[in-house]
Amino acid sequence: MLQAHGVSYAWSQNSPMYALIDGNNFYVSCERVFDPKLEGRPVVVLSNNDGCVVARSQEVKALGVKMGVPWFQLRDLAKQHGIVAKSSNYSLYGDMSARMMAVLGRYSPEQEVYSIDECFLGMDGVPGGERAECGRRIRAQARQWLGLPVCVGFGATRTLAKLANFVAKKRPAFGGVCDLAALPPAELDALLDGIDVGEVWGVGYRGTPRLKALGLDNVKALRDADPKWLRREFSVVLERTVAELNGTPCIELEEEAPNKQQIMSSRAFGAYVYDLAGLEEAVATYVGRAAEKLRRQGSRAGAVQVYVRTNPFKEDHPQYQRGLTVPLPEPADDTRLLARAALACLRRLYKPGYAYQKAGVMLLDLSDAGHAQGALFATDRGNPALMRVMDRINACWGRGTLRLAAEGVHQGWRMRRGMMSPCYTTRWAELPVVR
DNA sequence: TCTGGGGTCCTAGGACCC
DNA sequence: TCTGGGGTCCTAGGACCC
Repeated sequence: MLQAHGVSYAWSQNSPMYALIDGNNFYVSCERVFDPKLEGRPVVVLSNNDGCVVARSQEVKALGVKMGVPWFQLRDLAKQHGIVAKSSNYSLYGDMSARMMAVLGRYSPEQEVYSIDECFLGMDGVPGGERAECGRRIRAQARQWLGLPVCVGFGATRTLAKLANFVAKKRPAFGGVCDLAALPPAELDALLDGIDVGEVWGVGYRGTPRLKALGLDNVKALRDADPKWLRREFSVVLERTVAELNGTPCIELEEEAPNKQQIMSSRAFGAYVYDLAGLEEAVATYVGRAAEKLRRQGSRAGAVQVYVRTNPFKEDHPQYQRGLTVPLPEPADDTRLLARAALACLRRLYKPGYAYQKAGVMLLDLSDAGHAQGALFATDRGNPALMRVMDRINACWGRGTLRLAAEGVHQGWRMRRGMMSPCYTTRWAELPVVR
């Protein structure tokens, strides 16, 4: 919409329209592309340290396995049904994601990559009569070019496009493509009446029971509820969601991912760490990761936070958890300066006698590297040239090729990934071989 | 034996100011 | 009896997302 002299000019004859495309069981589908034996079998992908289930194939969902279940609790069921487990391979999924986004991006000049497995496309220019066919072409092309199954949903707002995608995925009659904007009102009402309110984007597991207690148990009921009342009872966030369900866009497409406001790197250990030396190695390593992300987006950090904790699931073990934030004398992006601050933090936090299970580093108070406010008195400003060289070497030869000595060599706390597939698309040595 | 990682936004409440 | 009123800024925590 163009605003001039208080008059609005519509530059497009078409009302706003969005598509949401996402990969079905994305991580599992990526594994299947390179290992067709997994096709038709129950497959799960596990979180770091092979901890819990983060992706499930259709066959696993049918067995009633929920998202986030610890893998060790599934051992019996897995044996019984021959469930195949894979450690998560983010190099593979990240690369497949980039390829998928490139293919999907061909269908619109406006694309917002929303997560590793889904993106929104601006669809204003596509006439209503052609949308469903467009969705079918997208599906066919993702399948043929990438080997990935995707579903496509169309709606007048992002919330409606998400909902349409849900319908495309769950209702076989739609054949993987759903255009909510094309449904006659009576059919739309009937459809929304049959969808649980908890499926709406932005209604979480806390909100769902509260809404149901008030009689709003399906999407139609929520759409037709009084927005002002909802705002009072719940929040402005839910009020916006309801406006979106009614076709009023409240959330714009964000094509350029804005810079992060905080950067975190944290990980549970592969084995408990008891001594300060082990924690120091881990924290130095996490700082290295976070600082790399920081420099990639051209920011500097004004403060560093470090936290450590024991295993909260071991209730009979002594528990300890603490975090500490320290401001830096002036914003920095040099790994060595950040590590110095983080390690000083850690030494204040550390208490002997505990089995530490996780540590994390957060970079806060980020500012643009080009507009840094200098400190009044001279401080160590680090060495930008050295950081550039380090980042380039690591980009070329792999993460950690050049790193701080403080990160250690042995790294006994490194995470476990016992069932990882090869990095088929990102490492020459691991290319798939065709016989 | 064994339970992920990385973000954003909003709100309430406290500290502090005049 | 009765102890102001209004504003800003910061932080912690909750809720949500994938």
